[in-house]
Amino acid sequence: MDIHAVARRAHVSIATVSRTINHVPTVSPQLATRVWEAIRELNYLPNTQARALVSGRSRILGLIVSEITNPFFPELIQGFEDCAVENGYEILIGSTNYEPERMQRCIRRMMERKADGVAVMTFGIEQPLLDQLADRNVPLVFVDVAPERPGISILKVDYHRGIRQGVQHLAALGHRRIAFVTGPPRLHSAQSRLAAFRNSLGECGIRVEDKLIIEGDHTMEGGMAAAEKIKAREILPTAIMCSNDMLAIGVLHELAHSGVRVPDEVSIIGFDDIHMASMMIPPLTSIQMSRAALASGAVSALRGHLEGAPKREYRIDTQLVVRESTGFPRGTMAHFRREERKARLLRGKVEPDSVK
Amino acid sequence: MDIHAVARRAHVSIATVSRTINHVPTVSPQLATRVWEAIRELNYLPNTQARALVSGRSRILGLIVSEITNPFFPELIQGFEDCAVENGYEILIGSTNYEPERMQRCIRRMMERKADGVAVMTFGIEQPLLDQLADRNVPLVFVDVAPERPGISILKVDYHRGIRQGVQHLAALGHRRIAFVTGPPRLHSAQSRLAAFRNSLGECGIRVEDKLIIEGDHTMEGGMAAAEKIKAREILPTAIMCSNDMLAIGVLHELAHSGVRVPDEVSIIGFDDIHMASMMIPPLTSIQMSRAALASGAVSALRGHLEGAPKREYRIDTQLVVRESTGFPRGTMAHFRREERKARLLRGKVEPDSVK
DNA sequence: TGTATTTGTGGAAACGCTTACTCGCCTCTG
DNA sequence: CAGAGGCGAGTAAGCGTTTCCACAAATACA
Repeated sequence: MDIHAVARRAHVSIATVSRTINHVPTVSPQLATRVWEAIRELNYLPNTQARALVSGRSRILGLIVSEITNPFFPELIQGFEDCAVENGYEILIGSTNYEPERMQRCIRRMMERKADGVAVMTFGIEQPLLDQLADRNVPLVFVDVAPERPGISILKVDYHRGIRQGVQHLAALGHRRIAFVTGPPRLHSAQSRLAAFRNSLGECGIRVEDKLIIEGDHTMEGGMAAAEKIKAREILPTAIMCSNDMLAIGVLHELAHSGVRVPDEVSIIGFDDIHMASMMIPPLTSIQMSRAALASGAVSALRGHLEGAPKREYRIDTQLVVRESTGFPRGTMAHFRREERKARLLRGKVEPDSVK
Repeated sequence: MDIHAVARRAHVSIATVSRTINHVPTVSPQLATRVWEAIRELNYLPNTQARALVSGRSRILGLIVSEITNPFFPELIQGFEDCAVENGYEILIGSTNYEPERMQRCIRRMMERKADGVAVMTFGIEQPLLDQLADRNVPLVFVDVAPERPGISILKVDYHRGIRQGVQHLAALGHRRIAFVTGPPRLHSAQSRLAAFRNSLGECGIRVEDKLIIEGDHTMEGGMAAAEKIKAREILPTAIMCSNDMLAIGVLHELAHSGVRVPDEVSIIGFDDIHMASMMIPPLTSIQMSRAALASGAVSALRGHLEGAPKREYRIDTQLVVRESTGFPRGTMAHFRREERKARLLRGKVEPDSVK
């Protein structure tokens, strides 16, 4: 089942079939109809490999993420897939798990399959590896930072806005001792988040205490470990801000495990606002970074290069989403807090006693 | 940069280069070394499209999942990717979101890119659509059920074993009123889980009450809705078993929201044992279905067909993982339960008071 | 009516590779 | 020592497209 079969059936040459499929305007409407009919009757699908071979363009976009099992990424992948398919591109996914060796393999796969462009969403750059792609003139898009080269775009995330909102939210509630659980130090995005946190504290007139900056790794287990470390401090912070939601979930888990109540004793804020955040107990206050915006920005950036309208930068916004893991610091406003809890139960539409 | 460049550099013909790359044994070791050297020096990568075009095999495996944002699937995808890449295959992912129209598009994409085989992990069959693939003799692998045809394999999941363990676990604790939140009715796997549940109840001598079977949809929101319905019952069940973990998380969330304590008042068991399950508060008792086994089974099945050793069935096991969302029914063994909670706090290594 | 120009269509080369076939050379055997 | 046989390497066909170029028909112009 190839183009010749269609040509025979429509009584035209293969050139005409090809032109019809590619909507070249010089084909007479009459023939075009005949060709489309033949295509439908034969259930013909053009061979993508052959097309790619001759046209030099694979219509494949690569997407490299760090860990697909972090719920942030599936939501991103979903958006990327939708955008790409919408525009007639196929996608190739690779996950690095933060291992350079895997990263290397991902890049190799992208090159072998001749990806037309690659979005690197690992939130950290592995410069030497990616040079291989840049050297072959594959358009690239990164998050946060990128080498200054033609064919490379950046999605600039405004971490500061969301994080400032979070810090202000805590400060407004009366928090002064606010801890921060960081992401992996080599991740640029993690560094940016930390920097935004320090900055925002300053803006609120709160001194930054290095002892309250705990190193994490963007996993739930890392969050649990961080919570352990925090509990070992002489004086506990009244609030903990985390570099991503997975950390926050780990922290939440560990605190619950040892009987520390959230938000009564400690407030927690996450980052990313993954879907799961709203399902935690209590629902997690978090800073949202739109996966859809990130995904469509990435696809736009790559298409920009492929279709000759390159643009260096795309901006992505972040924004605080307040839920129930943040509240007044312990020891203050006890009365107020009781009221708050009561209201929350009532919202549940069922009297707590009725289930006894 | 093509095979000719390598041939020139190694002073051999392109045929020899090709044979070297493909490890055809008739190439003399001397020439092979020269060729490999040239390949390395030139940083040559064979053009996959051209290879696919002439060999008729794309070395691409398709993977169709229902929703990538359900954490079960990323874990599956990870395993699938690893297995596939290991064996020199690339993977193409498509998610259907339960929409037939998206399913159609996925299948089309798989056919266009000439996938050598496709794993359909939607846990429900869209027969008419998939016939298109079967008609083109693309090897397929399904979960649970599959049309009886050459080129098609099944991963048979033994739901019964794990679910029986769960029911027995509950029964042993003293539960008699056990509710079940189902998955979408059109999902075969969801039906199998329900059937296994009914069956297991019978085995434990517990009568099945249809009023305690609640329809859900494998999402957290569905779990919340189901919990609402359950709360509306005159007599609450003492335990709730869910068709997957997302439902269980939703149920957990909704119960916490309205002040129902888990497991003190209601025990909960999930299904899948996604990583997040262990991080819930309380950590979720769940029935594990190994993603790794599913993924490697799928790849093996497809490779089996491609390499001429087809096998119709692969078995996947399930198994109960007990955590803290299950306990004695309310009103019984109050003393015991207090002890249990105390032990749990101690395990937290920190006195609850010390954080005040 | 005859030539110049436009328009639509077909022929054929090329994309980068695999592989069947061919061919020269070396080794073995009678 | 001649011929058969085997072995390693090269030549070239072909995979299914796109696209350049040529060409015939149709239109425009003189």
